[in-house]
Amino acid sequence: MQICISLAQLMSRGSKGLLRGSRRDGCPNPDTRPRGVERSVQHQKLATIEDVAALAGVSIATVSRAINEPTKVADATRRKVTEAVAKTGYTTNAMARSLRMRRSNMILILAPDVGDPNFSNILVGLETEASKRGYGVLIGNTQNDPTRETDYLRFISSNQADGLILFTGHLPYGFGQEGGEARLPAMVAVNEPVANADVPFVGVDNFEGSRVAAEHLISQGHRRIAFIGHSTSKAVNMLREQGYRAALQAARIEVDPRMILDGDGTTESGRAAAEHMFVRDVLPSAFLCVNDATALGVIISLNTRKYDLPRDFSIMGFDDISFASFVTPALTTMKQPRLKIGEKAMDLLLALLEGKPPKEPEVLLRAELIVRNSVSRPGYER
Amino acid sequence: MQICISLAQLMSRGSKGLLRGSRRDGCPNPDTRPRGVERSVQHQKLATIEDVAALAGVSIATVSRAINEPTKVADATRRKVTEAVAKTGYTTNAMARSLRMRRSNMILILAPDVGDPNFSNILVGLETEASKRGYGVLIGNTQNDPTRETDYLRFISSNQADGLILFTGHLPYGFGQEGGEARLPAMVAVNEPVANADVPFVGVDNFEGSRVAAEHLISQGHRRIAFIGHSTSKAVNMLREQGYRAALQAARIEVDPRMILDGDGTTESGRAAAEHMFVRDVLPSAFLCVNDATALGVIISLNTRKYDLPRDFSIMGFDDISFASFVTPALTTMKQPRLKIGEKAMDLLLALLEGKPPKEPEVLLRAELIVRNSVSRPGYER
DNA sequence: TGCATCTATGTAAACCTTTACATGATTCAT
DNA sequence: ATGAATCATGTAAAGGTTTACATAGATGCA
Repeated sequence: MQICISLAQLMSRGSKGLLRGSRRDGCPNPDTRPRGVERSVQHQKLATIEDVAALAGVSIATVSRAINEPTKVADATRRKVTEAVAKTGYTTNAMARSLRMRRSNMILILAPDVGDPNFSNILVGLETEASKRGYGVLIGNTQNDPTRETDYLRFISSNQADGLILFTGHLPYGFGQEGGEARLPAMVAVNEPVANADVPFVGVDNFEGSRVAAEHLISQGHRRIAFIGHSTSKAVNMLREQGYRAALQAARIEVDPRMILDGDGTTESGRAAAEHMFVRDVLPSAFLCVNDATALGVIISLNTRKYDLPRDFSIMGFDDISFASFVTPALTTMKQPRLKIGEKAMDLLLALLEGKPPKEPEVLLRAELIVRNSVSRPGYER
Repeated sequence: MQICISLAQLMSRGSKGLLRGSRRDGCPNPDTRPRGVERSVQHQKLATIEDVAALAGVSIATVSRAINEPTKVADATRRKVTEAVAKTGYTTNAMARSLRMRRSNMILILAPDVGDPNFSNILVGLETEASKRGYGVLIGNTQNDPTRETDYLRFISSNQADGLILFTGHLPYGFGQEGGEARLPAMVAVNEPVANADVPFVGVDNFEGSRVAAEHLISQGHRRIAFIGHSTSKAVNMLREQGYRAALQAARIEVDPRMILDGDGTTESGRAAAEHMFVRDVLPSAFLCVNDATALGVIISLNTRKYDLPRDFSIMGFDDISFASFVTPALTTMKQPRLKIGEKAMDLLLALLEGKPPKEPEVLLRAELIVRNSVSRPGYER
């Protein structure tokens, strides 16, 4: 039995869709195939543009043009080249191309922890968009280690990556100190805006989202609403707290400082904050949490105290992480459009690379209210 | 105020640790610095090996050697080169190097969904190990789309990646059909072994882990133990079921086929399976689930039916995903060493790239029993 | 017909390394 | 003192593209 698909051909198949016209039907009779092809497969030595040129009877420049700027080449020639490409299984060597063009079509993504589900889902969006546009995605898991952050910049400086996506909320350690003297690489921040630097940001509208969440609670009749997760260090937390305050203000509800508790966004801190409220015995009818993880902590605390949720207390989170729908009671929350955030951020970065300056310094996407079972009208109204 | 750290210098800092000896202390007086440096920064044109050679007064070959094989160069010369490198802020151009050396020091990771927390945590391990060894990590999110799988192979065929990590459980679509005629790239499978192909595998020991889990239930006195998540399609499920059977057999408990239910590993399927048991009214005292997501479904079902857990039923999962500790009752489960799996898999792949054939076809890591609150002695014993 | 313009292709340089081989200096053993 | 061996460095080729510029033929227009 004669098997005709060569590895190289196989690999070149989907390649950038350049060779759309190539035949995928019958195999040429083996002994009409140029000898060079078989050797190249056996010896792991891939076909080069020269092999294609020789087979097509044109110069390498023409081959290059036929592939990259098809309109600049005569129809007949283009056909010959396309055919030769198919026969040899040629794929353009990305290294040589990058060396020559001084761009790698790669994007470096710097994140503190790719394992964080909030990050990894944005990552999917980033990757999807990049791949659609012919870019590859390189990941750097910094674990908040300054050394590693700096280290990853070698991908930029060595031309291995053209642009940078930052999850970290700050420039890589030590970066940008020279006050604009040196141009920074194309960058877009995601998840957390970069402080003290002019980096375009794509993320959820935290202020607005939190406002909508608080409004939802208010619309259910709540007036004593606690906010768990105050923290001045992160923009996310600050904005969400401000949204909460705005909603209360708009409803003419005075903001009670005893209703605003600290937290660092972890489940444990949510639990601790709820416990703290019981110790002080200043109880709200609803908890608005800075994120779902915190809300989970609150729920655990309340469940442990044998409260009946949501009859006794209403709880809202923010993010809509996967288990929000599984916890009891299922959590009413604001859904972050993570996929869209990733796609939009990558879109912006690629536009930047093509020399288009961003129209606005930040793109804010709406969070969506997801109503589940953790909110009801407050007990004293029933 | 004079700021002396140039962007290029900054970027070259951590770079592969080659220039360990370079000074990081006082800045040279600005006007003793060669003019070229400033220009190169301004014009975004990075220093090349030639610039370094000129400054150090040696040939480019010597510079290359001083950087890559320091022992082959005289001490004095090495010092001169190191100094010139520091002054120019030289970083070796990865593209040129890769082109010449025909290796990119990049690894391509193919995963169906990077957003899956099970995957993303292995990913962290992969990345950590790769980075430690000077490799970069390229991700391909295939979404189980055959076209995308094939498409990503261009990274291999174009020399942009040297090796491949497969999360997918199968070779990229259409790959390897030519029956060994063409050599496949260096590959290691993770999470799910590759069927019908000789690809080294690194993962958790599912059989043994599941056996330990079942043993744990048996040791608590359970004899009617259901297994939720039977499925012949995936190796993971098969092995976990076999571990369950082995434990029962060893304890001389007959395996009741009515106690083995289908499931596809989702929370919904776990819920459905539990419901199914109640409809048929063939009840176990404990549920051993193929994974935590399934176990969560079972718990939801039982909670909804107002059972008191774990008094009425014991539940065990497998994986130890993040919320396992937050659900009520907190889930007793087998913890997958995800980080370690990633690290080990990458280690194996890099060894493979260095020409060392793997000693064994698969590396199995032990799962760890995590005891929480979802298991107690069965009710009829109390 | 003659000249300008356009189109299709080819030539060769540039992108920046690594490394086989050559060279010359130094050391060592005889 | 001589030849061999070792060491440090330099020369130049090779790796595979893209593209500015040159060339030659075709086309258009007066």
